[in-house]
Amino acid sequence: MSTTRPTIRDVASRAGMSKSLVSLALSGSPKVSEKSRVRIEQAAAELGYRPNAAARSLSVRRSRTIGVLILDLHNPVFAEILDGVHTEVRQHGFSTMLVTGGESPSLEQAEIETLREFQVEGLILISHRLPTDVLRTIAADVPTVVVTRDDIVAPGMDSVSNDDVAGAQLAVEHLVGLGHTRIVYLSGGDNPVSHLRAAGYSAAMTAHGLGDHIRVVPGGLTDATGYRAAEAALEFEPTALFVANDIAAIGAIAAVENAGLRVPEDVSVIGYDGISLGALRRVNLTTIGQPLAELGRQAAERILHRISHPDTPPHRDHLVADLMVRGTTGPAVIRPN
Amino acid sequence: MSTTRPTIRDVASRAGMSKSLVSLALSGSPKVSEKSRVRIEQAAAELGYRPNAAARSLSVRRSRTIGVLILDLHNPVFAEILDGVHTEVRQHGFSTMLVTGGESPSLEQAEIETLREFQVEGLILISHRLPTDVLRTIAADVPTVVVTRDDIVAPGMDSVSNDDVAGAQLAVEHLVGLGHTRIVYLSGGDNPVSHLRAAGYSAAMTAHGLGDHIRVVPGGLTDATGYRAAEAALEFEPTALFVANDIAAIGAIAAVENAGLRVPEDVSVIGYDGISLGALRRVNLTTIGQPLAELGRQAAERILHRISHPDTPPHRDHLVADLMVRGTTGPAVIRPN
DNA sequence: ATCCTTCGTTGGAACGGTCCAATTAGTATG
DNA sequence: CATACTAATTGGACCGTTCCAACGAAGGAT
Repeated sequence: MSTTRPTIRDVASRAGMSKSLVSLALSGSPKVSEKSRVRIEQAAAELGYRPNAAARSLSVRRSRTIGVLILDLHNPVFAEILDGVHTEVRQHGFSTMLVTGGESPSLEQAEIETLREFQVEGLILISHRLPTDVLRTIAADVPTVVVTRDDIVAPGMDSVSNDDVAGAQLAVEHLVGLGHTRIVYLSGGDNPVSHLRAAGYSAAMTAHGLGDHIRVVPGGLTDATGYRAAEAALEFEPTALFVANDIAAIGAIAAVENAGLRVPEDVSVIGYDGISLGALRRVNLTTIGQPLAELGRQAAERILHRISHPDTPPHRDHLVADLMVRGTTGPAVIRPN
Repeated sequence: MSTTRPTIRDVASRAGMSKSLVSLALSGSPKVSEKSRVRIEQAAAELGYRPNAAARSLSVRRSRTIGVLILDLHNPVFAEILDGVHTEVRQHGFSTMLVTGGESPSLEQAEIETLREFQVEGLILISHRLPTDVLRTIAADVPTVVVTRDDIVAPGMDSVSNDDVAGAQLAVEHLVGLGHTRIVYLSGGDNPVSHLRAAGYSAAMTAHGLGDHIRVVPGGLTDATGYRAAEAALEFEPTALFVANDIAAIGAIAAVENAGLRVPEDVSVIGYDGISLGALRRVNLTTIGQPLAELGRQAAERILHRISHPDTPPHRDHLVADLMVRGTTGPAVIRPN
């Protein structure tokens, strides 16, 4: 539709001035006379002129766009992080271009390639599965910040994450404080975040003299895997389950209840992440809450800084996670062994 | 970082051929000799050449990008729709640029403005709050499709949504089939979708001779508003609640349980949307499931079609929603009135 | 009147691609 | 061996901006 959009030259000829002056006026330069400025603005409005971002980007060699890769939109964790990114980035006059990694790591790389063709000035990777060397080469020529992971540092790259070890310790301490000793960790599978949480669990257990009670059951980060892991965990007759993330924790609760036990009366369950759905009254999940939007906001802040100061040394930001006590944890009951 | 990226001319000089030939070769033209092609590809690889999307877009006057406006990333409904959009769009070699409407309608307009500066070839609006006239003028010069709403038709615009009236009827029929008569509708507030669902509810009630039992309680689309609406609804001593959406339904269940009643033994609850979190075993919500990803996929299909055939008359697609029976609905019990 | 300044304005050269018309190389035909 | 084609290659214009160097007009100072 629409016969070819008006360009800056159209505006110029309508206003009876040169295109250069139009450009100046529209970018708010002080060296344009008041009279010309209103003439130009009026002409632009009449024509419905809208600058062409591609042309500008080509000319100034800046896109004012940052690329965001998100692993999986379904996990509310990522959506909330993204929200933080958006608001911060927008405030600085940047736009975002979002792609989802989806199925395979190779697809992730292809998506990043696309972002780079669009000349994004920086990259925010919200959870990703790129091989380290690929990540390094990417970071070497476009400012990059990785969110939720801090296992890789390289030139040109920052990370923003919560301290998973400390968070896991918080969870264990909460349970210990309630009198629990038979605390089982349902792992989230083979990924860096999950390993860190496991480490925090083990450390805290040991610190409280519960080294002998350490039990790690392999699981995953989904409802179904949490369910299955919990079933397996019940073998140990735990009084509490610490689950790698909230979604899996919700699955775990279902398994506990299906086994005829009540939460939290018989078994306490604590998750990790602090997704907003855990706050739903029906769910009411005790968890370790990450400041998700804040994570996103800081990631945006970092990338913006790195864009204007490319030689900043790599930086790792750690935000603290909070214990959010809700309804799925309670005092341990003494059960016959 | 990185001293100025290599351009097509750099590749050309390295391969010892003209930039035109490089362009041809890289776009896979058949009129390039095999020998030149490999020379060029090698030179490009050595330099790490990556085409500049802005330059190309300027030159060919096509961005191969479509803009997506999403009201609120937190609502899982939208995330799932977006997923469908992404996969379809990607398959056709298009990219997406995502913005979130966020707080105010005026911000929504500003975001759309940004998308248009980037020369998006089409616009997908996943739930929006734009005034009708604004929407019309937008659709008049860029292909647009609106998802989840079908209340506006205008030239240059399509809509893809589910049939909310029919879906609501499905819900009522399910409950009637279980023997319920005192079925209360918890509305989702003052928006088109919610009104349609109310209409379907009323129609179905009347059709089953339950016109006298029609009760609509004002509510909203969030957990908290669902909770409050359910509290109010209990006044009517309902045996079943039909709630405007899933999130509110989850809130409603909490209210019912807090009032000392059990779901579904005392009160059945059915939601609407079919978000994946309703499938979590802990939640296990009976609902009317919209084919969310499919909604997104079709929206993408429509926009792609309209981009290549701008004069297609406006089209409304209605997908059918399915009853998904899970654990929150059951047979009505006869209670003393 | 002449020379400086300052202010406002302007033409034109980028930016990095695509693509068309023109040119050259290569091959087959008579 | 000239001729006619076809295949392969190339220069240059163009897409819509920005920005720089240059320019004219209008004062102000000498």
